[in-house]
Amino acid sequence: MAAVVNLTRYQQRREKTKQDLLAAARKVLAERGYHNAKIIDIAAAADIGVGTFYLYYPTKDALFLEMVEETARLLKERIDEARLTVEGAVEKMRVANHAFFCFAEENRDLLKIIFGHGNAFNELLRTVYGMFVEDAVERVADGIERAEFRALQSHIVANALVGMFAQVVSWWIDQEGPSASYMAEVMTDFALHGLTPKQG
Amino acid sequence: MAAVVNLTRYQQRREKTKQDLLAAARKVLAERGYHNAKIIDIAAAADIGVGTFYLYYPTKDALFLEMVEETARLLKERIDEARLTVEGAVEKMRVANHAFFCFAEENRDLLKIIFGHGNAFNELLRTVYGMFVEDAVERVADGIERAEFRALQSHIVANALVGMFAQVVSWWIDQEGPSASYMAEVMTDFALHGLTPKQG
Amino acid sequence: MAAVVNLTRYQQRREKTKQDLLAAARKVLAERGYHNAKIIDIAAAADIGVGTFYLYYPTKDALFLEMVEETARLLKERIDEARLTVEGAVEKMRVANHAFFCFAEENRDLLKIIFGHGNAFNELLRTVYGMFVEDAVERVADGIERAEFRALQSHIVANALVGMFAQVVSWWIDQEGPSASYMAEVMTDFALHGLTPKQG
Amino acid sequence: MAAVVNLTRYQQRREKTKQDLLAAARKVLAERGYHNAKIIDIAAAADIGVGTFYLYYPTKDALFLEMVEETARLLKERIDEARLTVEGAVEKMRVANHAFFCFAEENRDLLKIIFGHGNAFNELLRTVYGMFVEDAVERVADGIERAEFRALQSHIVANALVGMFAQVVSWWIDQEGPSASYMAEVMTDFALHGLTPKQG
DNA sequence: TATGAATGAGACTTCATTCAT
DNA sequence: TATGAATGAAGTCTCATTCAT
Repeated sequence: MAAVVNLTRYQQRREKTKQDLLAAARKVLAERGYHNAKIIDIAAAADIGVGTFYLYYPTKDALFLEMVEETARLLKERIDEARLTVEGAVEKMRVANHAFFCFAEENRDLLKIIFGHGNAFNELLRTVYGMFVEDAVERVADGIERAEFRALQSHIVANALVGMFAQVVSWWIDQEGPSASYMAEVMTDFALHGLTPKQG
Repeated sequence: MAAVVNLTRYQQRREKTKQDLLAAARKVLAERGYHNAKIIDIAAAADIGVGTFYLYYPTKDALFLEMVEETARLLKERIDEARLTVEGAVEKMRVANHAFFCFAEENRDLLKIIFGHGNAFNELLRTVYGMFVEDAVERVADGIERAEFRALQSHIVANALVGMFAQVVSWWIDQEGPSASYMAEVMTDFALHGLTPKQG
Repeated sequence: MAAVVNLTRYQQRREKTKQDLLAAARKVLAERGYHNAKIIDIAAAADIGVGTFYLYYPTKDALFLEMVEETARLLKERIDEARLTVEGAVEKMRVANHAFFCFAEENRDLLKIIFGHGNAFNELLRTVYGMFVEDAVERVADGIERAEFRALQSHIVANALVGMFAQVVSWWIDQEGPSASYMAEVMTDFALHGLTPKQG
Repeated sequence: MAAVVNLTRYQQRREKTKQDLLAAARKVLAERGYHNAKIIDIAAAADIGVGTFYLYYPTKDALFLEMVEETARLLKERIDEARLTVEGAVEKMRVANHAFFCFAEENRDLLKIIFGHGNAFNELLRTVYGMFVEDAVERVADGIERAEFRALQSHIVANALVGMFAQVVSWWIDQEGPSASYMAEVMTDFALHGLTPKQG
């Protein structure tokens, strides 16, 4: 009996420490990003010793891996569940997007780890991205003023444009595929008219 | 006179070394990313001594900053020039996009530094992004099959979607602004219909 | 009365645990050597908790010391007993040697701890020793072929030669004593003619 | 020209540092043994920074490896050279032994690293070895007194005996070979009569 | 008494930066 | 100006030992 009680006690203690550790890691990683988060910082934030960290994760990478995979899994699950509630690609996208932003709101730190530092892994790049976003804001605002663009929230759209171009170009650069002209055409077309067919 | 000539020679020599250094840095940074590019590697690639590096840049960051800013400046210039050749927000976007991809094609290494490693600063995140892109490819293909979406190249659009959501969410997370529902609506709207007004 | 009985029970239990611990330590130490045997491994092998280990031994060294001393004591005892059964230095050596190898056979693990890892505390030195043993094997075999040496099992003799020189030189190095030439002479003489006087 | 001069200067500097490092490593390793010699100690003894160590050796093991292999190589060379000067297995052994002890005298530290710490890799084992050597001294002295053994220097022979048994048993323990009785016989025979045939 | 979670000093190794030549 | 040897702070990880239950 005593053994069983002890076993449970230990398990509970372990579980609590693990949760503290995860919470601390989430916080520290979101704040500083992977490369600037030191084990010692995470341990300190969790109020445990450095050595204790290694009782729960074999390496720094392992912690990061688990957090990112777990988050991605949860996010994917949430989106997939949402999609099941409706029919049609458009409707599915609508609810998926909603689920995505709700999840992001509830898990700011985790999302920051996955997407936040993804866009600009250090301060220097952050500046450059900011510059392009600013430019995009202007172009969008100008387009709206001229009534060539719809009156969408320009900051959101500007970020969306920069994000899509950044991701697409980084994918394209490693491809032996489509020409620059083709890429430009498709992207322009998509940015202007979206996915929905005309008369849709 | 001789002094002036010498001065000039020195300046030219300095300039040449600086160019070698930049070229080497471009190559090494594009190949390995910021954190895995060691000063000693860059110096070796430029065929100069480590100490010499510090005669041209005060820190590793300074070199990176200059490269990134220079690239951004050149890219911006090219895009701005392109825009001047046409009228209208739509036309400006069209030529800007074309200029963007042409520049990217001509400066793969530089673009990789700015956008390539930006999206997923390590292998782990790259995997997660890949997962989301794959999912997006499926959704897009499904939508096309159902004739709810236009027949755009699904890989391009999938990357664009993931990129825009990643960037937007990373921006939004730090804002005290729009609600998740509003964000989802705008993004869905933009993804489906693009910037162009109906009947445009 | 009951208290006495309980006391005894506890003592027996303690004794049993201690024996388990020794057996586990013997196994683990023989397998991995002192530096690679972790307390946690020994405790696990004994099926007790790490903390429990420290109820029986104050430090890792203490356990090692006890094991080694106990083994040495037992071995010495066995050899001494054997010697008592006969008369004369030669006969005593003969039975002592027999007792030694019998003890070694029965207590492989313990002997490995004392002598096995002693000769070459890591893989590297083991290689070097192996090299010298190989060389010795050749020399011995050559001597036998030339009929200058008796037809003793060359591998055994080769190991014996390397072992004796290693031990003697490690003792001599710290002495302010015999000259190199003298050492060489004595060792050569001993290796060639052994302890027994001529015409003995 | 300047470049050539510099190159040479650098090479000389490197060479000097390398020699300092080797000398320091030899000293520290001989004094404390492999496991107790810390990189920081070696660096301090060589009067260089820790980082400098790694400019010369990629790991602690690498340094140890080089030192041990180099020493073994030199020792082997010396012994082989000596052997070439004479004919016959006995004579070869005689000069080899002499060369061995001369080399040991000239390279005490190196020999200590290879053989010194080999016999007893820590203080605990050293004690046990000492105990067996003491016992052997007594037995040898007794045998000499009884005129059963020749009057060889008992300390030398005692060490030789302990060394040969230790090495042989550590080799035998891992063999699936000769029986304990056979081993005892061969060893007794060898210890008593050496390699030389009777009437030799 | 028994436990295993927790500790933290200490080891190795890296690399941006400095400095003597 | 150019060099590359040297530096040492800082980071990750280990494990004998302690301690609360």
